[in-house]
Amino acid sequence: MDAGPARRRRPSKGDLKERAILTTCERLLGDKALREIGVDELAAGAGISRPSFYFYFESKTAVLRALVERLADEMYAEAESWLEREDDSPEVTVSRSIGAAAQQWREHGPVLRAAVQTWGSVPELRAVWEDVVRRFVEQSAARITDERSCGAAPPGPEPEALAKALIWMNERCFYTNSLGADPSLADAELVPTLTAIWLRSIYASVTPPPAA
Amino acid sequence: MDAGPARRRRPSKGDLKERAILTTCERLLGDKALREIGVDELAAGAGISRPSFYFYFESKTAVLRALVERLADEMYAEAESWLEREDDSPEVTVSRSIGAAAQQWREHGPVLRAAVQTWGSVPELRAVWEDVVRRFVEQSAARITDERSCGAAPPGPEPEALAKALIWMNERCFYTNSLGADPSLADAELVPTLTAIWLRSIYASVTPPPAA
DNA sequence: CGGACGGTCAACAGTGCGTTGATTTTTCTC
DNA sequence: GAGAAAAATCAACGCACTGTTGACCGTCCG
Repeated sequence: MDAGPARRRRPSKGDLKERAILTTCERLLGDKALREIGVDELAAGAGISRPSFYFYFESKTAVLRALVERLADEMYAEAESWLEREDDSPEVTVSRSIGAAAQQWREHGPVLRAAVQTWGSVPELRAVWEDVVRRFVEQSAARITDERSCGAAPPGPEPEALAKALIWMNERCFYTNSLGADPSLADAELVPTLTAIWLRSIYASVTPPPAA
Repeated sequence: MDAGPARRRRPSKGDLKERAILTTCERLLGDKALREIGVDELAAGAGISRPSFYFYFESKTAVLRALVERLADEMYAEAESWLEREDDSPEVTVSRSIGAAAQQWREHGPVLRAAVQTWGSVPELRAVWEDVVRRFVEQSAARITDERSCGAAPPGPEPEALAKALIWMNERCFYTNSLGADPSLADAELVPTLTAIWLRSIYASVTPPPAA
């Protein structure tokens, strides 16, 4: 729990055990929170004993970190696509980006849920997650700035500030939806509602009510 | 941890010890997360031994629940004021409500932070926090519906859905701000930015950029 | 005075984490 | 394919923290 120095040297052959631990963790996260998962379960799932687990990972939060870092790469790649195509309308671009995020949450809900539950109180995870969020914020802020300077979007709050609020809104809404929290957006209204808020916040225009 | 039945009978005289536990917990939450606080610290802070702690509370999460429930009452009272006065402009009403929430977070940051960190993975807290959020959502949704039916606000996403997203956005932005997360809204931009997003999302009108 | 009840704690039992050190298995080299 | 170095494994241990048991003390009331 003390963000210690590097663990033992990295193996290269028997790291399919490492994979086994990761996939076991991902599977178990579908059922319960990280705090309810024991190191022994992770070890058992990978067919090794508890002490052997520590040969591969420092702790169970290190396992989650590895899982999240792997996902982060996927997410960045996915998000690139909203900066690339500048030919589409704002409605399509925003809607598609948010839809892509929704897709990630659908595919990797358990891991993302665990990440969100953990980053606030575990420094190791916090750095990773803040990094993920920061990239999305920077991307969005840059886009907003562009849209304003070319006249497509009217002035408003600082692009950076606006982007921070909107990205955190998405994080929270995807999380609560994935968790099945009681006040949470249903699957059908998730993307349309978030899209509408983004569009109105950035472009301050009344958009056609998203079709059901 | 198993949401057991009622604890020992409630005392009425020496419940200033109970208070002592609560205030100790609140104080310690200023320094560290709940998971890093031991029952022994809570007991020591109240001048009793560890087993005695269990005379007053089932667990340390029960302490947090008590703390949050007490706060919830304050927050409801505070929030009433945005439904009562219908004479002010939307700008003033929304801004004042969000400012009131910001005030709560300034005064009770540690407890609210702990609540947000905990509710997602601890059923006991989850019910309490979902209740708090639900009330805010219902209030906001009702208000949006009113504003639309009297023509002050144009049509848009389902009022309920819109309110959910906006309330969760606030929760997350106040939390990240209070935590000092890296991508987070600074104190000065917190209320103005959130206000701008609420106004644009509900009224779809360009509002004067909030003064710096 | 006696016992009922609010309040207290020493001692115990359990669980889960992370480490040590000796041991087995793999791998690489000659 | 012998033999040393590195990779991988685990029994046994110590520790930190949680929650419980059962006996104990005061005091208020009949």
